[in-house]
Amino acid sequence: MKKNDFKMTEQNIYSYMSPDNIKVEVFLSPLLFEYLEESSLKQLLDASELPGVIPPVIGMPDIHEGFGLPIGGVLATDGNDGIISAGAVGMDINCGVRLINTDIDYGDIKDELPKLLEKITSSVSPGVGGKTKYLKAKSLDIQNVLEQGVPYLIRQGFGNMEDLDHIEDGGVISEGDSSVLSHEAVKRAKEQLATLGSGNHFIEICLLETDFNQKEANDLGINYGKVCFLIHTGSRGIGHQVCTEYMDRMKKALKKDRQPLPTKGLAYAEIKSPLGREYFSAMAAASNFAFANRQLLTTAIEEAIGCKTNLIYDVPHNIAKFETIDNQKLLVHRKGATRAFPAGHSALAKKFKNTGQPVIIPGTMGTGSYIMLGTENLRRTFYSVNHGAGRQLSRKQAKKSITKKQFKQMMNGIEMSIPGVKNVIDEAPQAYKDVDEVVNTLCDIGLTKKIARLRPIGVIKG
DNA sequence: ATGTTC
Repeated sequence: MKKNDFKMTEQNIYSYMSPDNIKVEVFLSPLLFEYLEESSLKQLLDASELPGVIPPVIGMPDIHEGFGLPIGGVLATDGNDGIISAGAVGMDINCGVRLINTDIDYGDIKDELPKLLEKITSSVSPGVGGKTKYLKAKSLDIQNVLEQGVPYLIRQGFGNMEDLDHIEDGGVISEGDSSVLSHEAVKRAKEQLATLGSGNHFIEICLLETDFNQKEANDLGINYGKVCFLIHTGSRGIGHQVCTEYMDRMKKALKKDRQPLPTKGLAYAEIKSPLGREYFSAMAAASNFAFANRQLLTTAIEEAIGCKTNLIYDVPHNIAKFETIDNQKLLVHRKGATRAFPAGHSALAKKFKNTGQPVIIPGTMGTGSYIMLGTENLRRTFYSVNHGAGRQLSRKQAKKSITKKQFKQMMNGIEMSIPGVKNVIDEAPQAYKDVDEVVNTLCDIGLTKKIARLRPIGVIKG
């Protein structure tokens, strides 16, 4: 397979039929296709060869090379007799984004912004290996967090019951089982609750601006002109631990059964097998940790700003879930891809039945992010959209080619709480694709529509 | 993404 074997068959859709007759579809504008590396397409093709795949295997507009499945990859398998792959979910299980609104005007916090960022930073432990500093989180029972997710936290006073309608899956995946987790996995969870992490994780303070569709924005509770917070983090060490352990076990089990071995990142188990079910329980527990983590960062922010916030929505973008389409039970692996159920979808909470679920697409810390809604046309992507802008430079390339001066220019006027410019230069806006080009790829073909744009005014990075 | 080399 060569990159040019992918042909544009419809506007912004490039297709390829694999030798096994599994269709691979990548959603890209011609410009994004031009810049795409062939290795990502090869990874989609490798995934198409797994048993029980329900086509098409999909690449999103923010696709880039990952480990096993590319970031921006969607892989659906038969939910009864298919397979599950730890690597196709990824290391940071239930990495996701949450948007919270406030009634605060920019003018009211403008002068205090540096102090405010410092205050939040001190309670959310940014950085690799960050351990819990948010004192209230230390008294929580980790087993309950892993098995009961956000509903448990709400019973402990972190948020209110209404929040549950504003979190995908109500903030808990019921199959979460802490008893299958290794001692190491539980230990890392216990030490890292309510921490931000590193890499592309962040807390941003933004202004909600640009009126695309006032009525739908109102229906979603979006306050134009007001200050909001965007939280991007996941399951931290426990997700990493679970993925590493089960990828290894899946690989060994395949070898023992003399099954053809894909790359390690695509090692899999049958969903029905004890190992497949065990991984799902472990993945669900790590997911519950991640939902809880974002809930706790929310209350930590509320305490720093001294007022309550309003949760708009919380979306995972690294997760595998059982979903039914046309009466067919599927397991949809989304790795760097966001679920986007449109208006009328039966799985939505009542308050989002008429609008569809809000979809949060972070762009870059210098340029901005989008709130979107999906349309029924998303059926062809198993109701999935991109999860961000997507990298255009690897971390290594970014560190080599972007200067401090260029970075500071892009971040002009945006307050930062960071561990030094050189430590976050691989997260510079220039390291990412143009978020407008990426977002427009699905908008232009009627799969999504824009509701609001978020302009960053402050950022916390680990 | 990640106690960034079990």
